[in-house]
Amino acid sequence: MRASDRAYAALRDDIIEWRLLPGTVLAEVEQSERLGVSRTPLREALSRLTAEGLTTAAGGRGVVVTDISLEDIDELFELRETLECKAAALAAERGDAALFLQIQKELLEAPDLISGADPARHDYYVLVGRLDEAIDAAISNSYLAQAMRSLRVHLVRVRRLAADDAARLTAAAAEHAAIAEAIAARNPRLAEAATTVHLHRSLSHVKATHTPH
Amino acid sequence: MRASDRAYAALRDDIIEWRLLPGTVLAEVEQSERLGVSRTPLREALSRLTAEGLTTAAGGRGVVVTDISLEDIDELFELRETLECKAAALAAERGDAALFLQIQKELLEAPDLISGADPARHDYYVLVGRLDEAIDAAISNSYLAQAMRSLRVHLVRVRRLAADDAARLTAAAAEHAAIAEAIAARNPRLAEAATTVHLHRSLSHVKATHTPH
DNA sequence: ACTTCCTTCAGTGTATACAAAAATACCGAT
DNA sequence: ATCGGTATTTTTGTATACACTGAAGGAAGT
Repeated sequence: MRASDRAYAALRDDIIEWRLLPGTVLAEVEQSERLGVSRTPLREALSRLTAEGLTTAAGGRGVVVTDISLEDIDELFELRETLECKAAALAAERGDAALFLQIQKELLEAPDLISGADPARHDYYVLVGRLDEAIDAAISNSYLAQAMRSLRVHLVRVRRLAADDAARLTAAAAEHAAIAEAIAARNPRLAEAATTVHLHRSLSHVKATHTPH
Repeated sequence: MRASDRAYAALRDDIIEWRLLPGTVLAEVEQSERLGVSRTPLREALSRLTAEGLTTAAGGRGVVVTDISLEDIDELFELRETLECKAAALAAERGDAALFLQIQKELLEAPDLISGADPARHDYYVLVGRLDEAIDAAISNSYLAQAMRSLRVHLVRVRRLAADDAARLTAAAAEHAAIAEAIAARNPRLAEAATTVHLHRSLSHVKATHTPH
């Protein structure tokens, strides 16, 4: 693995997991020493992060970790609704029904995963990730898929702000199952509606449990 | 201006204007000598281009100029319709009516610009660009605006494939005027519809006059 | 003649040295 | 005391040298 990839992955993780807080200046020498790589690959990592919007170039003063305000969350979900509703509708038109039926079945059993031993709910998030990937593949539109992927980076960051209690996760699993069901039923409008419902519930939950730092 | 910015702008222009054709491998030493910069800023430029999707990293063997197939154009317009329709609707809700009324007025006079002396129709494209910027500002959603900006790069590239005859440009100006009018009238659904119509006409024209290279 | 291995070379990935720009701190003047 | 200017210092921007990887071409053996 390239040094620039390691630096990118490490910084990205630190930002997403809120170990590097918004406003933190990422000085090149400092970070390159911390991560054990030279300045050259580190700069490439910072370039990629800036292109994704996780950091912002602060002219002459290095790059700083981008902030996410409450307005940002609203904007983020506005775009997310636009993209994911369209994606769900397209998936319903073009997707493989059997695959989504299978994912729906697993999602209906998700409460077992959530109440399980793992406090990080790793298996649950993997399952949700599989739904995302299935939709990405079904739409067969690389530009749309790319736009959604770049959004998800920011969304994972926001998710870390909310208290992911078991009750909310169980409800979210049911909402995801409804989306998968609608896609499997090849009903674009229903898939779109189910996505809208899910995203609004998610947004409400995030805003309700949002703990200002 | 930084050397990396110059290299980025030069390469981007060369790709958009089809002076660098799809499949061309951009070797670092070769391009750095051609553009008169060192390899370091050139690599940063290539990173940015790759992040935008204008080039693709071909593992270990430099980066190559990305191809745009007919399917890509369909996908591009599918995403474009999704984003710009939403943007038009939001602009109708949140925008400054007077500004869009002014732009509409100028667009109705656009035939004068199109039939003018400039074969590049510079003034016309500036005017259309002002409508885009006005919508970007009106939606007050930086994530959506960013997504549209990254799309426009690819769209300019596609536009160069089509024969921009005076007839089509005149019609397009009228369609743009209709969008501006709907936004000024604060009618989201009409703005969305006008955008849909415009994009479908654009796509038809591109596909009709597309000259395979 | 074909295949396989080795050599060589082109090209990227990384490190570091140097230059330029910007920010800060300090000093002087008003 | 505050404002302005200058000098210093820190940090980024650029160039270049070196290392490593992957590929292509040639030579030798079958």
